[in-house]
Amino acid sequence: MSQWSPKKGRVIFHVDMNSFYASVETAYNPELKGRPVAIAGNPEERKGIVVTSSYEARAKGVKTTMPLGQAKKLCPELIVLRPNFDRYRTASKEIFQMLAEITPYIQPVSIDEGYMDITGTEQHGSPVEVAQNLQQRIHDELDLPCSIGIAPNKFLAKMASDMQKPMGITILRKRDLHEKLWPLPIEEMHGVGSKTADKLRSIDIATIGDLAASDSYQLKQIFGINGERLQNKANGADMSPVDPEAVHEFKSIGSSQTLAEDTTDEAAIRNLMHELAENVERRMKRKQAVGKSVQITIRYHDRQTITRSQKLPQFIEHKEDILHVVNELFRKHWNLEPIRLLGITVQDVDEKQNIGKQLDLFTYEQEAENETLYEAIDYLSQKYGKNPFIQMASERKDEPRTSFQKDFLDDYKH
DNA sequence: TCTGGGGTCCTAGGACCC
DNA sequence: TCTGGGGTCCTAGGACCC
Repeated sequence: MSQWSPKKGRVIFHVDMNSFYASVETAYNPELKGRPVAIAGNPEERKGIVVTSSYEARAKGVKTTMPLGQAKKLCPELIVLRPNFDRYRTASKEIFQMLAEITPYIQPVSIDEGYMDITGTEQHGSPVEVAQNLQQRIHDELDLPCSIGIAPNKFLAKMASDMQKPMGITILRKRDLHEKLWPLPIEEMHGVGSKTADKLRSIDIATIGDLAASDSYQLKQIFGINGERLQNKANGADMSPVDPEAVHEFKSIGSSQTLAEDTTDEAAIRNLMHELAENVERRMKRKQAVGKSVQITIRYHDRQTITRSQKLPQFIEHKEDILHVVNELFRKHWNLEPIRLLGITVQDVDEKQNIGKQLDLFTYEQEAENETLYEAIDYLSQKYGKNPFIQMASERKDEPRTSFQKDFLDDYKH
């Protein structure tokens, strides 16, 4: 819930940590200060791509998602570190706690950025003063740099925080759009990726200003609802609220991994599937979540990637149930080609407390079978009266499943 | 030393129902 | 007697973001 003040409008912050992982590492080890640092996975495991790099590394041309080999060529003195996610999570928590001291209207969007609606917090000072104090405090207490965008809505605040890095504070008002937003190349707009940028350029939209002024009918024809939304944003219009609940409303939990080598080895595949299912189970448990759909991802040696999913009749939460569906899907859809990456995602996720009745798949199947059994008994009793067979089934229906009941059920189902 | 891993949202076609 | 139009659900893929 964001506050709504029709007269004065809102004041929204976007707080964006600068090269977060690299900055956290530097805060831990001040010797890294002023040196080119990159965070990357292990190349031996084919994870050697740059996740984040310090500004010194960026100055040499190092970029996020760049293969490590290429990065080292551009910057031979590059210091490469493996990610320490626990450190980043800890730092993130402390940062968001500082934000929470200013307002409860905070929407985290990732580990290193978030929105704040500071409308009506005048007791802390003017928006710029609030931003300065916050930035200073994060710097003094955690030794971490951030940029803050100040604007009347989330989109403009996001664009503003990008305008001065590192340690910038940028105000973007509606009246500033023509000089600060509209001259920017279209690919710098949040929500426009490379595909959309290419398409827009092909119809002579090269800047955010071009998009703002373009023919909305044509835009809708080509891009559908997204065209409309992008144009509204280009014009500085974005009504979406700062939603503190959004972070709890996750819809899927997944785990995927690239193998050290492409493989067709079923034992290796099974091992990885177990590991992934365990990951997913652990994280679902931590979030007290259950899910109703399971998806597998298979990336083949040529990077061709398929996803296959199965909706379930009931919520599941345990690794055994996840694996059961995963194995089924995998068996049906693997084309026997060498595999590069495997992934498992549980979808249609909800928090346990929101679910009335919690049954896992196993329990559900058992209950469904019992239902059928009772139905069969009732039906046959009505039809044939007190036949001794039926009598026996009826008397024993609450006992643990017996082979007698199994046969009986098979008969009934034909 | 070619290209990780975690997500969200939208689209489009087919099945199915009325 | 040869064939409408919505609406919803499910599945697969793609674009985008950090």
